[in-house]
Amino acid sequence: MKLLILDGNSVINRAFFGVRPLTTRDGLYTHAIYGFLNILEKVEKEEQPEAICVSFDLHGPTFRHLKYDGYKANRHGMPEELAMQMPVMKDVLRAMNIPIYECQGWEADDVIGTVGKICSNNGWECVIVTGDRDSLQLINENVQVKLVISKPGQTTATLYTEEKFREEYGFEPKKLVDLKALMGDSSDNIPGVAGVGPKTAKELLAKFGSLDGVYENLEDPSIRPKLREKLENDRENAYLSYDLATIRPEAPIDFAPEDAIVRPYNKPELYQLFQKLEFVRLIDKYGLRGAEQADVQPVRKQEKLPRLDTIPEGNSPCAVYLAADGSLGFACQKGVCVLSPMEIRMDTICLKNRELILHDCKTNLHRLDQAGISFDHCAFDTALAAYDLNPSQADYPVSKLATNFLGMTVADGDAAACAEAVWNLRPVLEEELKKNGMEKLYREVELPLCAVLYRMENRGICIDTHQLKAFGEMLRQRIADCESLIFSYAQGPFNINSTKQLGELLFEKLGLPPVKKTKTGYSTNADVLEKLKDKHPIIPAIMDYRMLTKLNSTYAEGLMKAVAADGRVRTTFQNLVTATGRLSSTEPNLQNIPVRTDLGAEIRKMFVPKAGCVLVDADYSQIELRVLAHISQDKVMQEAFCNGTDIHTLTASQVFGVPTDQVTPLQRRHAKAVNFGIVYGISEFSLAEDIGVTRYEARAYIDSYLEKYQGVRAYMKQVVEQARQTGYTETLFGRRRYIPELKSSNFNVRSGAERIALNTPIQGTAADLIKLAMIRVEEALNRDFPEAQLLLQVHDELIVECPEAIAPQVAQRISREMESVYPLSIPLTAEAKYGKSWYDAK
DNA sequence: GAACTCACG
DNA sequence: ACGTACGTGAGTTCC
Repeated sequence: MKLLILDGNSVINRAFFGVRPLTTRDGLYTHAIYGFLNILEKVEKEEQPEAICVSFDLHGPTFRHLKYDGYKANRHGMPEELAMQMPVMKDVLRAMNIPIYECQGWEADDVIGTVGKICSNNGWECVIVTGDRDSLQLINENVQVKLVISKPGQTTATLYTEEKFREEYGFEPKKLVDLKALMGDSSDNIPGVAGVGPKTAKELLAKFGSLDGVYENLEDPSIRPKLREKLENDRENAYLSYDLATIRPEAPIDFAPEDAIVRPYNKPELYQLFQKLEFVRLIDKYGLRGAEQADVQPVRKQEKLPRLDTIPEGNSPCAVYLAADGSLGFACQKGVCVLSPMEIRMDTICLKNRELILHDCKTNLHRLDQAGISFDHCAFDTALAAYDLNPSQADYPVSKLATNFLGMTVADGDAAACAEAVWNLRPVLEEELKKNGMEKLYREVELPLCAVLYRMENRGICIDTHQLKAFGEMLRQRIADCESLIFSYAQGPFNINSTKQLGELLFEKLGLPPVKKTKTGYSTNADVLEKLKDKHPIIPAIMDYRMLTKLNSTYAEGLMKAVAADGRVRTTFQNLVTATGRLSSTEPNLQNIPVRTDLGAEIRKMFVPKAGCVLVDADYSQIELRVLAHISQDKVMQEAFCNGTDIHTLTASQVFGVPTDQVTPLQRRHAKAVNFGIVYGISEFSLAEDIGVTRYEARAYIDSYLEKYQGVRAYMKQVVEQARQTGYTETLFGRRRYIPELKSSNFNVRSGAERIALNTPIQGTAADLIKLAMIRVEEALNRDFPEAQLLLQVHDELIVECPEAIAPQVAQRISREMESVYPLSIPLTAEAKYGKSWYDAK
């Protein structure tokens, strides 16, 4: 019988460095856990043990790689990122039913030694898995050590038997202690004998057999006088070191190898944990799919289940949850039940006039509609509330919320249980929102917006498919021409879309100088090509090819696939995705329709109004910089916006020290990049890269910017500091984003977090403003111009379709609503134009 | 599925 | 000394 014991501290430490850093979207680090599980899986497969256990030091993992990868140890000797993972790692092991042994006042090594000894006494074999060579001293005929060595990207584990050890070291395992006593170990604070290194120590041991042997033979003529002196001087240290290095297998633990015999996982618990950790692949690998249904405790009490005919009449609120299989969970004060959509339709009274509590209302309003039940209102959305409470998560399934907020286990496939959970979640989430000061944001912006988005998604926008088709054909022709030109330069065909093949051609066959590398090879992106464009005629052809194929596959072909039978495309606006509070748009994405190049902008000619109508396009001018001026209260910037001064020209005059009327176009362009850079959390390097000046010039630009805009300087400092203290940043409307990485000891991680802390209030406040504006615009149009309809939002821009005859009034009304949405210390301006296509309305 | 590239604000 | 801008989604190649 064989027992595997993992030196938990050592293995998780190795895992931490062997795996690329991973975090969940709410900022929990997970890579050491992931790496640990990989190592466990690997050694388990290799050793096929009957029993497994893990030992941890109570004080957490020690940390000996201070130089590694920019991490610095905190005062406990470990990076916080790793310390944060420890409790979760233990939860995972518990869910896997793997026992953990810890012992107050004893090191993990001693506990492991004790376990090894008990195994031997019981006739068990024992394999110790560790990254620490100290444990090799424990090797004997019953105990082996599997040494884990990890480099970024790969981990190897080597088995040391007594024989293998003797081969490598030339003496028996126990003598490792004697070796350390002589040579010391700085990482363990073992002094050894000063001036004696591994080589001398090994020679001495080979000759005299042990530490005692060395000191009994100090007068031996083979020991040089200088060495003899060192040994004599440090005799006490040597014996102290011997004690320190000796592992004492006498920890008072209650252990029997039978306790550690491999048991089945607690699947539901492990499933929950892996969900939380976003180890999606591991869920399949460990066979946990469906576990959420398997052994979960039913939260419903069967006696509480009313029949359909017992659902109370009237207008009391109810929670409705549509499961993936089409069954509909219904929960109200009286209880819960499952209904088929057909039953609901036959008994519409049971939903009519009620307040609906939904989980992701926008999606579910669409689904209910498809099931023949039409609503466009919702009294509470549990997923939306969870998103507002923490927008950084990957998703918000009911199961996750039930675990986090109710402490219950609920399966996402169980319609009745989910409906009940949604019902129970409402007051809890409402309380949380209140606690965070987000009630207004939720009640007055987020929830009402859902209905607006729902209607926009239903409306869609008209596509001129004939013109789009013709455009696609033109593109394909030009692509073919471009391709043959490229092949003639390349002297043969290859896959231009393959960055690998393209890189080999440019930088090996044609001998062009590589500008930049990616992790896997040469970089060939637009920046690189831009720098090489004068060096070879193939480069401009590739740039053209890239642009043309992008337009064709993503827009000409991609958009065509999305056009419905009625000639309109309908996007989905994701309101539970971004960390800043913005919307995003999917299937198709209508927020990234080309505009920056002339040919690309042609695509916008295909977005047209329905017959007799025009498209009105209203966009905020400089909304992010205006938000910055407001929240930083920077006097210079505020004054510029109040006076209608062009902000980029003003910045140019401030940075370059020239009057505003003498700013050159180049200066203005550079100033614009500086303004953007400030909003993103600038670095001189990137600014220099962006506008093509030296980093010293870029540094000077930033310095003089901050000199002139003192309010911005103060804001940048204050906002990051506050985020560090509270753990989150917030927008003007109280939207929060938690940024745990601000406390990271890794410079890159921390710097990134600081830029996020700076940018999120700006981008997020702008998002809040336009969300509120959308609600106001929808209301105003509905009341005063019911034939006008809001169709799209593109972050700072709204697109409305309305009859040609009323276009001027509608345009004026939209921009008025947008500008007056929320009075700030500076004016917001929104310009509205209209035309016979999106292109013409710009 | 990860990596790369590129479209938008 | 570090390594280099914020937020998204989609198409393609390659392992």
